[in-house]
Amino acid sequence: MSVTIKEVAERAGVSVATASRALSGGRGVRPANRERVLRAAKELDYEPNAVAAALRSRTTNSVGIVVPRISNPFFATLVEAVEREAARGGQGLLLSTSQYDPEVEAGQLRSLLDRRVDALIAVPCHSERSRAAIEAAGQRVPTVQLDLCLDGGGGSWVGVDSEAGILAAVEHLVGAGARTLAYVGSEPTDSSAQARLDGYRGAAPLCPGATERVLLGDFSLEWGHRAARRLLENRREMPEGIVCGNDTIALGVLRELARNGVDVPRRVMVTGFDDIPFAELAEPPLTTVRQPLEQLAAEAVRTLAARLGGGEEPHRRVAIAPELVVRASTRAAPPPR
Amino acid sequence: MSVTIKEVAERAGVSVATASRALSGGRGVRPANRERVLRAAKELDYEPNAVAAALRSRTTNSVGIVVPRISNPFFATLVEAVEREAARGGQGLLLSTSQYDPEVEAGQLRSLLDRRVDALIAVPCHSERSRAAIEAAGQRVPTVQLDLCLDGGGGSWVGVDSEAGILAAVEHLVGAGARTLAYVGSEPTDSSAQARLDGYRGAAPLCPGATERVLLGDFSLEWGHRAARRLLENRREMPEGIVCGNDTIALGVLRELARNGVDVPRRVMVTGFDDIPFAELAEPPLTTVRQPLEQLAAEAVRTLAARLGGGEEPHRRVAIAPELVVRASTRAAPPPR
DNA sequence: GACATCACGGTAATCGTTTACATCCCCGGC
DNA sequence: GCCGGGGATGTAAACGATTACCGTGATGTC
Repeated sequence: MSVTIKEVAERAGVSVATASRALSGGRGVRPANRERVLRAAKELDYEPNAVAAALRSRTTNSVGIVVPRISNPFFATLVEAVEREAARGGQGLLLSTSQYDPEVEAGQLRSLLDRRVDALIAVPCHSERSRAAIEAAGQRVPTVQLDLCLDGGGGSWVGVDSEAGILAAVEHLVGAGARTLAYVGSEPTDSSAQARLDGYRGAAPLCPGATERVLLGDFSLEWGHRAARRLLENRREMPEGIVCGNDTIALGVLRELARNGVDVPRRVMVTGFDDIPFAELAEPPLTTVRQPLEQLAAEAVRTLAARLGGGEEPHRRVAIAPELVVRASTRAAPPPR
Repeated sequence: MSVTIKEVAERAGVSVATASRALSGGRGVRPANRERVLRAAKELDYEPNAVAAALRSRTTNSVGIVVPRISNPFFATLVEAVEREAARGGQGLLLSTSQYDPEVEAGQLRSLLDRRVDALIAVPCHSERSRAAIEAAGQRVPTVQLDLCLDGGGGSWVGVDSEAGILAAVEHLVGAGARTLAYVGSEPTDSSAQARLDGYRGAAPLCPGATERVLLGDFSLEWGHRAARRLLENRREMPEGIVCGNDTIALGVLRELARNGVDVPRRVMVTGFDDIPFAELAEPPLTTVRQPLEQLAAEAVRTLAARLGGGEEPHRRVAIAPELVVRASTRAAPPPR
């Protein structure tokens, strides 16, 4: 069927061992022979069989990744960054989605392990029920949790420093003149929601009374609508700044405020979190905390590389500081008096 | 290291051949033996080595996919659908991105072939310069072009019936009372842009003068802005319906119209194409032609399955009719006189 | 009762590489 | 002139499954 290394070796007049050595790295082969092997390979249009190589060398040069879903632009961008990073290192990427179901997730992890991926990247879809499968996987290959992490945190993790991000948003709002704040976020069902909420509470000292108005629902547009309506009930006491747990919520809030004729940013300022593509396209464009996705991906791959190469690397937990992107939904300067 | 089929066979008291047969399908094995093998496998927590199986059986149970990028929500959803469909059939998905570079694309295809994927799905990033690599791949494994296709069209293809989609939009606009139309789309640099433009021209008979205003740029928000400004130059002659080549353009158009105080849908109706997530969130929500992504993915996988199983299947070209989703950016009924 | 048939199970070849180990050769040091 | 060392090669044994092929015993048919 397809041409094998044996035929290349024959044509080059060397043994398969030499051919193999010449083709992979070329160390320990006399230049003349290496030359002949490479030429023969080219002439025969030799395509190495990665499966056979993987079997013998116990290395597939591929990493597996499992995310809740890809249609979520946040994960999509993350996967893309990981793919690029992996491709740069000659690694293939086996992609699976858990669809937010820990059972499915476990099955996918298992399947990836059967396929003998060299390493795993996982965004745990549940902070507790994902534990067993992910820890089991971690026993067999280097595994890093990305973005989300397991409760109580075992294993390596690469994510964003949510507290710092929320703190930056709060500082910005206060600096821009907001005297009262509210937080609209998600119930802390996963580690990110938890960290963002913690971040808000931690920033409370900057603004007296900030923790009094904390509305928790889920990360959806509808929840943004509902929460905004709640805040609108008492127009006079409406806060001057609303910190949202993510951009989707913020967009819902923005829209509900617009419907009720509330001037953003003059009457109320709004911030989001993530910087999804449409944050920029909202009316007004949304000030938000940008997830450093490229850096997350790069760091995740780097962490794996470290654990692959150097034997018993300790578990790493890396939190990357995000960046505040200021747009028209907040003011840069204090309001004129 | 990890437990092999040999140990399973030993524990079950049979030969590896029998163990293998029992584990995969179980045909030609006496129930009693099969039972014992399965039990032994479970007890030892046996994980089959998919790499070894792949080498011998010349089947990796995996398909490769290469798309221009995943951060584009359209491709993301497509990939997700393909992944689900593949997982359903026990197939793994090897993901690559071409980043719109035919060279990179060729490299990725080659790498996937080295990894011996059973089949390939590709969204050609260029209608001509992708040809060589994709056709070469098609020689080695079943390959289907998804969404976009090569110029002149060789090989299998699964995509959407763009002409029918645009036609539906035009019919809808005319039915809702638009007497003058314009088209804002992309230069036909790829097969979709071409087909959508063709669709618009083909629908022209429904609305006299429709083909006089055809503005071509690229599939971007900015182009939507610019095109809208062009149409606004002569306010009186502004068309009553604007058919856009995709949703991104349409969102740009909508925004520019809003800035200029043009009432949508009363003065102008606007349609998009794709139904990206934000079409629904636009102000007003965008009437658009929804890509049947699930169906596309399912059909693509089905096409591959057909070509995998049944020897010399002929090339298929499948165009799936999309569905018009009517929202507030158009009116359902003719305007009151 | 002899013989063809059939279901089942074992032996061993095979998939296409990598790599451990042996060999050979060349060179320098003594 | 001999020996030790090291670099380049070749030989052949892995890697862990699947599967071609053959033997065996049971069954059915005449």
